[in-house]
Amino acid sequence: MNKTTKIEADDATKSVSNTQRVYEDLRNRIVTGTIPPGSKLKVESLKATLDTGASPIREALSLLTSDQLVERLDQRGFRAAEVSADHFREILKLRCALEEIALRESISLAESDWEEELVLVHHRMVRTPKDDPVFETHHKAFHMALLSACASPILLRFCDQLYDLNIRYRYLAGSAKSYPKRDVSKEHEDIMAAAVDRDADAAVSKLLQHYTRTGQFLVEHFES
Amino acid sequence: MNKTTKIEADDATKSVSNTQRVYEDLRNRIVTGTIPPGSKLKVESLKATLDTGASPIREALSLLTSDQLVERLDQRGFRAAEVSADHFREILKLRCALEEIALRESISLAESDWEEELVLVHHRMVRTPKDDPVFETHHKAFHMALLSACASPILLRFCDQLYDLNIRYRYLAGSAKSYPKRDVSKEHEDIMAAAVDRDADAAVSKLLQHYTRTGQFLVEHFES
DNA sequence: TAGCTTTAATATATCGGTAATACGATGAGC
DNA sequence: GCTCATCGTATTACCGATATATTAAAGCTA
Repeated sequence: MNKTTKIEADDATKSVSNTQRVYEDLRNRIVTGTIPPGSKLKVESLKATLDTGASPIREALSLLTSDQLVERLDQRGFRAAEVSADHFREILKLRCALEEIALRESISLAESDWEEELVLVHHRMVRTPKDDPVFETHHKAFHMALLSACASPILLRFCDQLYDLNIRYRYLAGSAKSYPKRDVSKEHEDIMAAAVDRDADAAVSKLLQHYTRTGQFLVEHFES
Repeated sequence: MNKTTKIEADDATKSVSNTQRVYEDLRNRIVTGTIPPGSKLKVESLKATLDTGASPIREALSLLTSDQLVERLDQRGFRAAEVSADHFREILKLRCALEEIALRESISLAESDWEEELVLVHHRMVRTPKDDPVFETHHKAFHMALLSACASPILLRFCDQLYDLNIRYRYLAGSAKSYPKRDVSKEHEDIMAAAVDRDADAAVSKLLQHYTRTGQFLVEHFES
């Protein structure tokens, strides 16, 4: 039986494993809040929604478990991870600590191609309207590019994970929420400028401030 | 990383999910080097070895992927993660950085029950002969107990993961390797003493020295 | 003989079905 | 009226089988 008789628009998806597709899809839904925190993830229902068998779904859910986006309840299936103000504070704090390490190392090892890449992704981000869904993609790319010269893939993975955990709270707070009295673009520019100048102290300071400001805002929201 | 506080009752084996059992088993084999780095993990073969179906095995392998102990090759199955001197250095470095954060926070938040638990697990470790296989369990418990008062479960999880990645190299270097000119027990005692005294600086310094010494030894081994 | 194509063999990714287990509603017992 | 046991239903975890993809080997042109 042709599992994928449906010739997807462009068959780019075709070569990718089913598990991978489901993983990314679910991940996206959880991060953006389409699947709300705490909701049960029933394999049976997902089979219909995602149009695939139970195996890829279970596998994808296992992967998400390690990303802390899904919780596995022994013998009782899976559910989307819960959220709380405390949990958010933890993520924020840890993120600041790890990104400081990564950023310092990144700057100290930076070569010119890192710098060029950084400018490039920044440009892409600036060029994209904030309400465009791909803005988030570019935003993440920008923040990861800052760290990318850091020679520790494991650390980068941790940062990536924390980024997603963090951004989930942003989505949950509602994208409508804008940050008054702030010029986020300016903050990004300043961070980039300091990084390009190889001024680690300044870059770190600005980066952490950037996170803390956003964080402050979200903590208040989730406190209620 | 362990499914956190799994109450190891004797009859637990039966009630625990098959996936969990396979996960722990495989994890153990990879960490101890029974399954050598880079070796192919064929689902078909494992089915026989572990006496179970393909689903639990695939699921367990997915979980291990997130622990960085297994690599997934798109459409080409799984294999045990490769090792290298560089990789080890990365782990060591990151471990020092993260454990420093965790230990400082742990000490600053420590209550008397933390202290008691620490003394207890230390005692268990001391009491166990170094060549006893359970020594490693106690050794890990000791190191994790040091950090356990830290209020960040995510950070603890990272440390746990790094511990296992690190210890894998110890096993691979051969347990026969002993560290000349060192009194490891003394090192443990000193670390514990400093922690109990709530002397964070001393504890951190001794802990990192402890890791670096062992690390130095292993780097040399893997350099060749 | 080198290079390319086809074929065969091996292993992976996935599906459908089944037994076991947990949850919830119902009703007996106190 | 409330608690607890029981039964039916909803789900999960799992296995066997199938379809697909990758690799290796053999067969064919120039």
